[in-house]
Amino acid sequence: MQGLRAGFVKAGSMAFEDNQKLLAIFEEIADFLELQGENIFKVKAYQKAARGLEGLERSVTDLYRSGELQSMPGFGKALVEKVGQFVATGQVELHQSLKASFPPEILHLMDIPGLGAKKASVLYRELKIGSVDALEAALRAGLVRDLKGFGQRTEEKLLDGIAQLRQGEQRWLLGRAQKLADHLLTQLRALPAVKCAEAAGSLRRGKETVGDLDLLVITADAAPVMDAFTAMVEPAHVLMKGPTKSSLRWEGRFQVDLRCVEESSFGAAMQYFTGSKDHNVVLRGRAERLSCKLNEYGLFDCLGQSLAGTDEEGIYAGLGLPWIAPELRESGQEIEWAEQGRLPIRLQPEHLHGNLHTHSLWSDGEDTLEQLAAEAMRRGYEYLAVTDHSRSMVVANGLTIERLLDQGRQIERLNDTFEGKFRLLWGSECDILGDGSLDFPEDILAQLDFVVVAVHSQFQMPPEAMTERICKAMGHPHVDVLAHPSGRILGKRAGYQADWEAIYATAREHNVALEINCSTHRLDLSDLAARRAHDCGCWLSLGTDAHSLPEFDNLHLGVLQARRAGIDASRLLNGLRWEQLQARC
DNA sequence: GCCGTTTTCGGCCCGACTGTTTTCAGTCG
Repeated sequence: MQGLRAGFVKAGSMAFEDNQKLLAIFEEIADFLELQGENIFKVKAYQKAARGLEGLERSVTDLYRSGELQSMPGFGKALVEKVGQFVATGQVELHQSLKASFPPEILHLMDIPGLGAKKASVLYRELKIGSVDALEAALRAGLVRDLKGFGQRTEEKLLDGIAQLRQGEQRWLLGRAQKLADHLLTQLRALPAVKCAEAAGSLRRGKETVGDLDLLVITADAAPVMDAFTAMVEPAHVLMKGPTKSSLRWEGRFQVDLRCVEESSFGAAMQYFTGSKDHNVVLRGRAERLSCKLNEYGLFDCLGQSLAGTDEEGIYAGLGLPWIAPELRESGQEIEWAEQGRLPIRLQPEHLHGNLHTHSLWSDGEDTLEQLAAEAMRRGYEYLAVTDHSRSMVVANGLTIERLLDQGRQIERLNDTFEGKFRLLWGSECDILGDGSLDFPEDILAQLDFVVVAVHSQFQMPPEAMTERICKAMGHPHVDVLAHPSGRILGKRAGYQADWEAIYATAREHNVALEINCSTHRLDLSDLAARRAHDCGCWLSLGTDAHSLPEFDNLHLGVLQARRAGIDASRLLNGLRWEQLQARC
């Protein structure tokens, strides 16, 4: 196979595993220290270091050995030394000794909503409670309510919290959370007292999964808004209700927070509650250096005079920055980009001229070719690739060669009726077989307008074999896109193990675009991976993977993902006009 | 434990809400 050099498979996936292991260790150290009543800023130092490891593309081991770790924010002498212990032994001494001095399950106590380190510490000290089960037993035996600082309401809340925990605390997929947000905002906007209602938080930042909803409302009369909001669920699911802030649990599980603010501070509140935490920390530090104060009510000078607050643009302008799109507000690095005038152009749906991954009735989709074309034209697209499954995907009614050729003839006839105003691309989502060969022979693939290749089987291969398999497939001359590259299913299946640096390099070498699959269950590549692929010189492609017409809407999830990765239309296949795409593929 | 245009010590975001208190501690975001 051309382009696959012997021995080039590095331990790319191992880097991720190492970082994740150390991240978990630092998080546990933070929890143990907090439980011990340590200085909270020491605790935060470990939490910050863990967050730093989260988004790291390179192995912490490499960074330590090359001496680059010392220059990473949050890694001072003591933490670098602990990383050194981890690199040498796979463990951290402090972590081992802390673990040895507490019951093994004690940290789970702090997973219970409403139970923090202080109360957990009291429970352990006074009643020797070291697990969720032990706490439940003590609560039911009435032993907890007599402790100082605890009472009957706390007892009820903790029992409720344990039930929540057992039910399985989960994050919602972005697509699902957006639908709930739309529903709630529509109801809130219909209230006479509400002037404006918007969602903030990780939903607004376009994160692939959302832990809770943060809704903001402008009103001069919050009481009826809070009444209406808390009446949306049963009383038992109202977590709190105050004059400006209320929380409830939707479907008994998903937390929704509502805050009422005045118009003069709406921009500040949107900025504050959109986050991320790291982004806001950097902004507040910046405000401080300018002798200002930034909070959810506005930007204030040293005399407490308001400088901005009505809109977000004013807040950023007051800090000497251009407005930063919510999708970029994650690491703090985006602030450097803003300072240097290097913010990426924010991708807009209208920058896209087509949909490059769809399914029709010919395989497992729900719509005819005519319906797909009509929907694409209605949305103003210039082209649409029909990429039905190949013959190995028997469960998805994959096309045989004969049926594929029949489909091609029908597409040709349809294209004649569009008089050049629109183009259906005859494509395939062709399976990458176990040995890296493709599911259709070369002479068939050569006839197609657009070839998407994907792994749908044997996910558990060793990383080296999987890397070789995917790289070999991309080396085939007619391949245009690698679909859902990592194979992950959010909340259900991790992606397969492979050397991603090698895959990006091969994609670039063979001019194969990597997909950002827009399915709410996939969003694959992830934002970080898409950014890395982009930085490696790869092209990307947004594919809805739509199996029905409403799923065309998922393109906007891909737009958010691309924005988070800082990718604009200039490196997206869908950003090309039809003539440009035709010339490239 | 980190960090520095207030720089090697002394800060480190802070406001809203709840529950247990009787003025405040804990939790959360």
